Amino acid sequence: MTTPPQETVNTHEDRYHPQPIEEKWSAAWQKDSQLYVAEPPSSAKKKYYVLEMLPYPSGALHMGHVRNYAIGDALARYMWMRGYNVLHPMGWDAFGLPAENAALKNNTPPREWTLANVASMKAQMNRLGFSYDWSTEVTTCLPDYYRWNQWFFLKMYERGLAYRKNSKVNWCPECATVLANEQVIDGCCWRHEDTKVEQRELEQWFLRITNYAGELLNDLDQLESWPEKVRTMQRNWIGRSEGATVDFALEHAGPVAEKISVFTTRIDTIFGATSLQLAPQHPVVAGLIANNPELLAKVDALISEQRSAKEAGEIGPVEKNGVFTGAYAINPFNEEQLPIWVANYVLMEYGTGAIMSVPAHDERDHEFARKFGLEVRVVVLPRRTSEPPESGQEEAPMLTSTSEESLLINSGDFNGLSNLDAQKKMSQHAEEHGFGKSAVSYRLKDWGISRQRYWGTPIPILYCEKCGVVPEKEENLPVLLPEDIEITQQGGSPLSRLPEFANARCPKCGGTARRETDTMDTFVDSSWYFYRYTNAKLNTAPLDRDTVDYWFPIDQYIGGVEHAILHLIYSRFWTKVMRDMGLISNSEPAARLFTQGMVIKNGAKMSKSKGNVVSPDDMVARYGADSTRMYALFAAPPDRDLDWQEQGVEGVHRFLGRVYRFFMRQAQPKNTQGNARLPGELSAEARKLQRKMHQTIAKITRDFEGRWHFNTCIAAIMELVNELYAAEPLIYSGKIPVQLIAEVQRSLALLLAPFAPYLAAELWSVLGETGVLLKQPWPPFDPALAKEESVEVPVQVNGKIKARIIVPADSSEGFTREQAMADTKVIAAIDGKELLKAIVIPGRLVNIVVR
RNA sequence: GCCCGGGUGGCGAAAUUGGCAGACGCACGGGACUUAAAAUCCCGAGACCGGCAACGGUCGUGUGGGUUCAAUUCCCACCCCGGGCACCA
Repeated sequence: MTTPPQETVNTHEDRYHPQPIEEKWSAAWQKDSQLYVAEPPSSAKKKYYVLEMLPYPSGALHMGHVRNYAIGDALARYMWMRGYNVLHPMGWDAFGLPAENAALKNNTPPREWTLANVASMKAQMNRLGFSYDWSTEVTTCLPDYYRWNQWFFLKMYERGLAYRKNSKVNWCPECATVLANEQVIDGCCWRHEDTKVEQRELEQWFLRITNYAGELLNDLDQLESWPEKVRTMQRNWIGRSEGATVDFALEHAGPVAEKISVFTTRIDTIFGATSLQLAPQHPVVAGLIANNPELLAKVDALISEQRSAKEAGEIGPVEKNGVFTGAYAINPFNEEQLPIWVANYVLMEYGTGAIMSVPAHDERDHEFARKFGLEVRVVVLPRRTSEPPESGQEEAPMLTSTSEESLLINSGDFNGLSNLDAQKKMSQHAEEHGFGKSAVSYRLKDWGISRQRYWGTPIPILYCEKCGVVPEKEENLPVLLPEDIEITQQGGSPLSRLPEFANARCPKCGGTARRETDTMDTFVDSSWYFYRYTNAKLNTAPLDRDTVDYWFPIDQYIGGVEHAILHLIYSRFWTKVMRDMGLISNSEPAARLFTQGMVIKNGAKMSKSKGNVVSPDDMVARYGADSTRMYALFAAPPDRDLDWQEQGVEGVHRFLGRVYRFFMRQAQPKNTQGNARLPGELSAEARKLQRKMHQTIAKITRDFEGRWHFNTCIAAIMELVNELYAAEPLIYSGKIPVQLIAEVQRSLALLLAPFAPYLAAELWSVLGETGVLLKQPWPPFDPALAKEESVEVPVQVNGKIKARIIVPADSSEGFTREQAMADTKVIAAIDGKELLKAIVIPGRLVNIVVR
């Protein structure tokens, strides 16, 4: 039996000081270069690839990073302890504009600035105790990596997936570069929320992501372990519409064109078309009005109106406007003459840039028709309506959804068909007669990757005076980004002002050529980095197929929901392209995706401008890494937003101190009596503690396997520790055997390992253990020992609790009912009333219904 | 306008299958230890009403209705907050 210590309260030495403990273990772990290194694919273990989104090396981690990585690290450590072969890599999304801005401000070369940031953020990560395998570290701004961006680009160029076109692009004056559509938010730059994006015409390189639109959409159905929210956002972004194209012949076929092709999802309403509407930029327009300067001016006005609306950041519908061209087209279904208009609400970028206007059944067409006095003709009637309204009436359009049962009228041979049948029959009819066919249109556009910036991957293309566009030869890769460059305030591509870079020889003919001086969008870098981790030092290829086949798909990808469309669509696209190139076998990068909530403070996202930024370094200095990480997991379930409250961190710190002090007082090290077998008979109090331990292990194990409610996992550990404190006095009286305390302590150290790895390691060594916690088996639990022996069952009378009875946990329904009915309070409550029924849920509750 | 989330004590939250609403923690109150404070340990606590008290009663998960012996949980309608998309034919 142990003697009670003289001082049961804490001595000075008992105090929990995380700094020395964490620094000691951090140093030890960093010295062990093999600690977090995964085994090769030949390993007999099952593989597990856990990945967190790589950060941009801005200079310092923020709390969002800490939360993201705390989740991933807990999972990685758990999977290790479960005996998996875990790949847990980290890298740096190291190209990008901030490096150039910093260069301008501090006169530091971008590379130097970036790599210094990498070093300090890596130190922060190591101080926080994240279990990354640095042997596979990827830094995207280094030639070892970006040469493969160039290599992929050349392969895509060969396959027709990379092409160049003159196009209207989104231009951010602040960044002085082009933005992808995905980077324009509410008409403003994604990096400069107050800067309106302008439209400019430039020669740009594009990747043909639209070739994969259908597959990107369909495969979302297989990604069952991705958040529904992300899948929905991607679906909306891809924006598939099923319909048909129909060709309308021009009444007077001119030199410009003979017909106008329109896209419609409602071919069933084609007899209701009373005009054609063209986008102002539609190529036919210029020909139609070429000899009418007045109309030309009006169309120009429409275009500049559109542009200024977009530049003003106006989203959504604006006042409808249009111009009649004076020309007519023939509706191929009824030979009717339709006036051809140019309208501001028709988008050149979508469908064919031309529509048939059906004012009776489309809100926008209706608004336009009313403004300009065009005919409104009803051709589809919902089943619920009996009488067709009169033609030309001024009411609101009869919007009928395709799913609604409705019938065609005023539609010639197609009268009486339901709209769904009509859609099929009319598309067929059009196809048979050669003036149309069913078609699918997507909202998704090709990915513009050219950036007029310095700090990015050079696009490996040359422009030869004789040969035109010539790709760089594969053996000449990488096209190195020159590093002795002066960054200036001037807009445009800095590389174009560097003759030694821009002036080159044509790889084909050896003649004078100009090198492409734009660089690639940095989202190219992050589209495939997770493949590189599997063999980061390979210098003959971007990846090794067998190794990738072993590790992929990623078992768990974790990151912020802000990447739901940008990064996560590009990554899926890149994966499919790589598969089609025969480089990999998988069609999707990640089997499971988890998007954690934002870290907010005082109800708002942390930002410098709001002055509510909490620095991780500060938290680590004050409370330690364990407390900081554990609070990030404890304060809210990981998928929800987390409001950072420093007092909460303090609370977690207090809890860890409570654990630490218990071990300091009561440690039952290995090779002492604490290690002996438990006595056969346990007191009720000892059973209670033992039961709590098994319940806690069971709960946490289940959560890691599914729900990931780490907040309640940590709460469960706290409950176990509270139970230990309650049991402590009973150690001295012998009611609780020290062998049991030893068992609980071992489990506790193991359970803490994913959440507070430093303290867990310290406690493990206090127990006289020398092995690395990561390699210890996760503690097992015995369901029989976790089971309660007796339970308190509330007894309700008409739904109000009147008594509580204690019965053995496995009591039958009959026994529970008997016990309930025998309770004096229950007898009093039902006295003199008619018993209607009694519902008994064994082990849960009894409800007696009386009248 | 359309599509996702969410709404529970003073605060962060819990309730895994329709079965005791508020676990765990913060803040708060009380006690122990201390010359004192900090730290620590123990106890209390949803709101309201009655009672010196043990205790008893009523209300309570955004609002209104419904199903059920029983609803934070299921159904219908609505309100508010956050996010995404938005003239996509």
